[in-house]
Amino acid sequence: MDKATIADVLEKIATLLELKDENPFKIRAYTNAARSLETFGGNVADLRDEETLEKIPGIGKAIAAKIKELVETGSLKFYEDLRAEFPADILELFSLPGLGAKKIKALYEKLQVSSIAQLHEACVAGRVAELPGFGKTTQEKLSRAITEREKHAGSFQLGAIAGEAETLQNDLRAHPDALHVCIAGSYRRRKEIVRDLDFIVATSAPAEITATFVQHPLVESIIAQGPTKSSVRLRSRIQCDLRVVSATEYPFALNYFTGSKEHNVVLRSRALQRGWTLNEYRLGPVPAIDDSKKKKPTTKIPEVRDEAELYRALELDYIPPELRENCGEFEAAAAGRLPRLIEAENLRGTFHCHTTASDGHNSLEEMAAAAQELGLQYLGIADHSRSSIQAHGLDAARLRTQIAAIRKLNREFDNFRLFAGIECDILRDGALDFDDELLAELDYVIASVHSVFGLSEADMTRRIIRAMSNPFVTMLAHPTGRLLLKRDPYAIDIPAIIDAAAETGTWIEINAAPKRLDLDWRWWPLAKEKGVKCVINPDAHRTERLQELWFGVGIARKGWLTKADVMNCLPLGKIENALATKRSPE
DNA sequence: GCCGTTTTCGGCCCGACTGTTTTCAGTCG
Repeated sequence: MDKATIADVLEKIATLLELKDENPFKIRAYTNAARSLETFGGNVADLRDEETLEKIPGIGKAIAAKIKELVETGSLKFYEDLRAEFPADILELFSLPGLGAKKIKALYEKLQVSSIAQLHEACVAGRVAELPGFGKTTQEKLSRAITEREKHAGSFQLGAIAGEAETLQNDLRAHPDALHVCIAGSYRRRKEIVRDLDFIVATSAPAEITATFVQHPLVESIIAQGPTKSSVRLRSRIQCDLRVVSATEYPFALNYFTGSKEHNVVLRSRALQRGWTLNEYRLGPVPAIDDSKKKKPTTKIPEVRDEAELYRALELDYIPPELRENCGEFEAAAAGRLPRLIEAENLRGTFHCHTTASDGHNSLEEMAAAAQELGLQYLGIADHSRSSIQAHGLDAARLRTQIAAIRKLNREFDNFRLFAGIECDILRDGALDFDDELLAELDYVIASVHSVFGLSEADMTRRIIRAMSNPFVTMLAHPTGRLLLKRDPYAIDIPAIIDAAAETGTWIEINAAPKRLDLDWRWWPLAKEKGVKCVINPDAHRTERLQELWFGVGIARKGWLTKADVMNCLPLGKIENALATKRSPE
C-alpha cells in the first residue's frame, strides 16, 4: 500500500463525514492529514510506526492509529463502516460543480439519487427542480455539467495551458486601465496539474477590464460575470477566473488567490496572533466582539504595498510562490533559512534531447543552433538505444557514427559544445542496452526504463538500482515513468532510489516535458538532504521543445532546489569534470 | 480530529456569486 492510496482513503473519509454532516473541523482534519501524508518524504514502512506518524504535522493520535491499521491489515474498519452507510457511487457526485454535501444528501434522501447516471435521469424527468432548495436553473446547470464532464476531465497539464495563459496575461497587461496583472493560483505555484487559471488585475476601471476579459478571442463561453469576479471557459476548456481589485488591494488579492489554501490558513492564523485579520483585500483589525475574553491585543497595522511587505509584516522572509504549499516554508521563512531558489537564467546547458537519428524531428546541427539561441553553452545529445525499436533506437554502429559526427561538429563551435551521450534502455533485469566498452566512448550516459512497466515494486527498484550502479551511468531519467493524467507511475521505491543515487553519485533528472515533470517536486527535499544532484532536461524531440526547460525550473524551485543543486547550472569549463567524476573517481 | 510564544480546552480563514429565497444557504476557491 502506498502513500497515495492511504491519502485517498483519508480524503474519502472526509467526504463521507461531510455527507453525515459531521463537525466541519473534524472533516478538515482528515483532509489536512491526507495532504500532509502526500508530501511526507519518508518511507511507507515508517507508517507502521505511530510515533513517526504523529510527528507528521496534521496527524495526531486518532489518525495515526487509523493509518497504522490500514498499512498493517490492508483495510480500515472505521472506513469500511462509513462506506457501508452510503451507496458506492455516491462520491462521484462531488465531482460535479455546484454539488456539495448538503445537496447530495438531499438528492439521496429525497430522490434516492446516488450516482451521476441516476442524477442525469432525475434531471431529465424534472424531479430535481421540485426539491426544496433546488430549482429549474439548478437542474439545467447540473444537466449541462454532466454532459460537460463527459467531454473533459477538468484537469490540465501546466504545459498544455501555459500558452493560452501567457497570451491572455499579455493582452490584459496591454490594456491601458490595467495597473497590475498576474496569474495567481496553482499556475503561479507551478503545480504540474492545474484545474483553473486565476487572473488578478489591479485597476480603477473594473468594468472595462471585465469586458476585455470576457470578450477575449480565447474565451469560449462565459460562466459567470459580476462586478469583481468573472469566470469564463477558454478554448482549451480550462476555466479561467478574473478578479478585479484596486491597487491597494492588489498585493492581498494576489497573495490570497496564489494560495495554496493550506498556506493561506497559516498566514491568516499568523495575522490573528498579531491581532489582525487578513483577507483578500487588506490587513485589518480584528472586529470587536462582545465576548471580552476573545479580545486580542491589537498592534499598529503595518502598511503593505506588495507581497514582500505582507510577509515582512508577519515576520517572515518573502516566500516564493512555488514554496507556498505549507510544507515547511513558514518555519524556514521565520528563521531566515529559505533557500535562494534556482532561476531559469542559471542554466548553462542541458543533456537529454533527441535528433532524427532516433525519434527526434531535427538534426544535430539544428538542435545545436537552437540551444545556442537560448544562450546555452552546451547541449547533450541522447538518442534512444537499440532496444527502443519503436523510437528507432541506435545500434552500436549508428551510435559510433553519431559520436564521430558530434566530435567533428564541435570543431566548428566557439564557446559552445555538444556532448555525445545516449538514452540507454534499462533492460528487464537491470542490465544496460550497450556494453561498457561502447558506453566508455561517450561523454555521458542517461539510463531510463521504457519497457516492462509491470514489475513488482521490489523488482523494479532492484532493476533500476542495478543500472545506477554501473559507473558509466551519469544520470537516471524520468524515474517513475509517469505520464501526467494518462499513465500512473510504475511501482517503485523512490526513497531507495534516492539512497542509491546518493551512494553511486548518479544524478537524477527532472524531466521538464510537461507530460512528465518527473522526478516529482515532492521528492526533491529528501533527495537534496541526501546529497543527490539534480539535472534538468527537456527530453526535447524538436528544437522548440528545448524551451520546456522553463517548466523544469519551476519544478526544481518547487522542490526547494538552488543553483548549486542542479548540475547543468555549471558552466562549460566545469561540467566536463563533473561528467567524468563517476566513471573515474579520483 | 488537531493543536499550543495566551491555550490540554476551545479554537479552527473568509468573502463572492448563484439561485432560491423575501433574508439566506450552499458552494467554491
